[in-house]
Amino acid sequence: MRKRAALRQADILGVLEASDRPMTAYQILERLQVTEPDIAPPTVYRTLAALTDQGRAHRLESIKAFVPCRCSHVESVPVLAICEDCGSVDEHDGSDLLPKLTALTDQNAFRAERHIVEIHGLCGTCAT
Amino acid sequence: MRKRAALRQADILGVLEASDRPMTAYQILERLQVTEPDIAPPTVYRTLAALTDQGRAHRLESIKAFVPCRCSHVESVPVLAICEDCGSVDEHDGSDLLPKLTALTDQNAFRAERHIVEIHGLCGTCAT
DNA sequence: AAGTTTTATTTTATAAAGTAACAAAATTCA
DNA sequence: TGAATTTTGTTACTTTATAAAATAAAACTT
Repeated sequence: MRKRAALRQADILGVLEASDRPMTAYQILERLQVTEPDIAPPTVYRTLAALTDQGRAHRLESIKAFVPCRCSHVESVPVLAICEDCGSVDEHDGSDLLPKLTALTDQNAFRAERHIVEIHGLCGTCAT
Repeated sequence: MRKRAALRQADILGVLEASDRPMTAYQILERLQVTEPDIAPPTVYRTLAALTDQGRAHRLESIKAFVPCRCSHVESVPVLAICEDCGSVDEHDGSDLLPKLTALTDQNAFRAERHIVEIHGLCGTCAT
């Protein structure tokens, strides 16, 4: 990996970790531009792609935003619980969903490569 | 429900059903504009929102596209298996994932309202 | 180490996806 | 019918994401 790539990744992961809410690519961009005004969207997207590929961050597909991975980075099935009220996200390891997920697609000989599991609802605090 | 809304919904569902691939909102729009040139994005998005609310269509969050529901329309957990090679999508009823999904978020008193489960991989035909 | 090739990164520009806000039309119901 | 309500259409725009060309960095070669 190139040095600069690694630095950018650490940078962006730091931004994500410093936030208690998921951030969109453009929110991250804005944040980075405070210190480096010349950064453009492709830089952010490329770096986020690297981070998600490595499992160091997750993209919340249903809300187009990103969170740092707070689990082991090697979960086979990350489960992201999104609060629709306050916007907070909790991450869980859904590895033991795998047998049932596999059973569902097995008859079709589907070969799974990546699982996306997101739950929308209300977090403990907001539900009460 | 208003008559025109019902017609539009049937219209768009028909377009989706006639396709063997998921369609983006703008692909649907283009298709509709063949016969009704004045239709604009909000019409399509509004109608798609109604259809997905009713469970008559699903939005594939990870690829920003839509498919008609080919299950019962009342599945608690639709599971969509997306082939990364040919783009085909198979729908399964993942209702029996529910206990384990619930167990994951229970300790946090999270109240789930909607589950999103998508699997990326290779379909039987493309995997061989 | 200098020059050459390869690969990665930045820049520019634009494409694609989605929505806010208001205007017009249809529907409801007194 | 006609005033109130809701739905639909229109315009314009915002947000999200990426293609492609230009530039810079790293790696290789001798």
